Amino acid sequence: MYLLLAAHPDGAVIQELTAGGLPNPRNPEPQIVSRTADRDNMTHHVGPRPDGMPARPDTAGSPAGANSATGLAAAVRDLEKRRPRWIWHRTQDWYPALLAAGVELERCYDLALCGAILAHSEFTAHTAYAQNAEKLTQDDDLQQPPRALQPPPPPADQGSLFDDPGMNAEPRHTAEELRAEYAAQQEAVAAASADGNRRQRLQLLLAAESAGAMIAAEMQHAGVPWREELHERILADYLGPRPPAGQRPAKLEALNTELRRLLNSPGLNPDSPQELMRALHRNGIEVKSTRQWELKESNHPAIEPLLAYKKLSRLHTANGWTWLDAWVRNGRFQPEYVVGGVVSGRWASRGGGALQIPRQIRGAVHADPGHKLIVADASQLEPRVLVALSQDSTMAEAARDQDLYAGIAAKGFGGDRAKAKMALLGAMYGATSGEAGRLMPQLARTYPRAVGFVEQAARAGEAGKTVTSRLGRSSPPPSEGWFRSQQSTTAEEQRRADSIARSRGRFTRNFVVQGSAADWAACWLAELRRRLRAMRADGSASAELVFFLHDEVMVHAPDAAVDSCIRAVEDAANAAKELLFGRIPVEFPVSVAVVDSYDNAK
DNA sequence: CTTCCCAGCGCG
DNA sequence: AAAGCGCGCTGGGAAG
Repeated sequence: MYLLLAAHPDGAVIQELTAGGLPNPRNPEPQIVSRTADRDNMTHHVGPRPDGMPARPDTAGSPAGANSATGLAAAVRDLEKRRPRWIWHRTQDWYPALLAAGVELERCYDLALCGAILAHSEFTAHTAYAQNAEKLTQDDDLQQPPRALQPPPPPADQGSLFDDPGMNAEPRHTAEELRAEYAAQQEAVAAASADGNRRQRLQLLLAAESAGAMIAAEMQHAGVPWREELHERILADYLGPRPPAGQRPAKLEALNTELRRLLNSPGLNPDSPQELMRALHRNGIEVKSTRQWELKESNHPAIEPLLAYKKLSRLHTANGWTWLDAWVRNGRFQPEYVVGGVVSGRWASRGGGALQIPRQIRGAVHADPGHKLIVADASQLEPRVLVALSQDSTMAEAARDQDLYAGIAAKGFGGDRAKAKMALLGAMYGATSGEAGRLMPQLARTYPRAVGFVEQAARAGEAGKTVTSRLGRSSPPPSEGWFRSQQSTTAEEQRRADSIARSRGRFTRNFVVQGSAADWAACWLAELRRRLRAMRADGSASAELVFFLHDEVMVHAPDAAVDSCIRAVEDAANAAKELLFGRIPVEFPVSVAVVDSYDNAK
């Protein structure tokens, strides 16, 4: 069953559709849900909840009891019993407020995210949908999803269900427009060639992307368990007591004093690269930049305190007290995830640097009493994906080892694991010089298919073509300017053009691997969510996904549910492999750590 | 004053 | 030893 949910001047409209996107003839009348009912019942509670439970920001808008919700949340909750697929413009516009009202949904179809995939996928490049989208993007000179499906996002964590964009004016898209958009997308998918299961793969990608959008909203709603007092203890250990706003903490100030003395620069501000560079030069330290690795070359006595200063300064500015105040509330860090934020299919994030939590402060990520953190990561995911993509049977044999690099090293590198790793990473990133560059011929001799696969992707990119991930996400085409830059006349221009072309080759070379790894991770996540939902539904456990980082997931689970969660994580990884590649002799092992504290994982 | 870019460093 | 992919965030500093 397919239910379209769209904004309407009076609130929202819900319409039942067929699989192809037509109004269901048995139930053709759209249902209009007034917003007045909701306004009355969706008042915001800030501070302690009436039932005495501590308030969490994400539940601030929820009615006191699950059954008292009226209006849209109630209507959606009721219709969810029929297990529909909800079709909406953007998950971010609807789902956070539904979650805040206590309504969890099973599945959706995100028109904006799916439209962006279909507009660029090579699998649908021949369809009217993609060609129209192509024209639109060229007209706008912007990479936009088709049919102008791109209003600015509302703040995700505030406002009621009806405070979405355009509520003061007319809704941005009518139900009819969204229905037509859905029908057009379905038509494009249907036109994808059945050859090599392309259509099924694309369908899988769209489902996984939409599931990802729901998971992102659910993880933001749940938040990462974060113990503020542990974070503060870590900060105090490294930096000293919390300083007044705008001042350096004691340990940074001490290092600064020492630096000024050692560099004979009384007024030095080491946070300014320019000032620092001048001070270093005055003291005969001839560096071209102030980067760590270059500073390490020198053995001047000021280098050690300088590196220590940089390390601590980074902690203070990026994840210090200010960060804690801004991003952690009531024991949860609730960042916003941006699904589809990276061209390769990886997620990005907004606010708080959620995907860059430094190891130093991971000790603050701590399970609630009676709970554990289950931290799982897909070991050596990208090289394993390369093996599966290229069907290099020699490398597949090597990859049967739990440690893929050791397996590769055993054949072709005389057992030298470090060399094998360097060579393989170099192949996926396009290393040309240094040790990695020198190892390429050696790798290609033993594993010609794997190396050939990424080489071919690089050649395509250099020629201005697009490349495509396993499930059908394609790299963006080069800009008009790129092609113009390739038509050079002078020798100097030619060199420049070649360098630009090679740079794009490195991008497309990496895209096929990173993008297919992202495909795998999206399926892993969606399969894991399905299993965790089933466990919640049958009452066996209340485990929640709380964090996702490219090839790593974190589940917050009651002690009693740990074993079944581990099984769910592993089963989901296997399911993801088979969904992408079928039954192939390549393992995708996950390493699982069960910990109280994130810093004890790996 | 605001806006933008850079250098540097965190993560995968 | 320091090249070769994808991101976000910060403070400094220049430009508007």
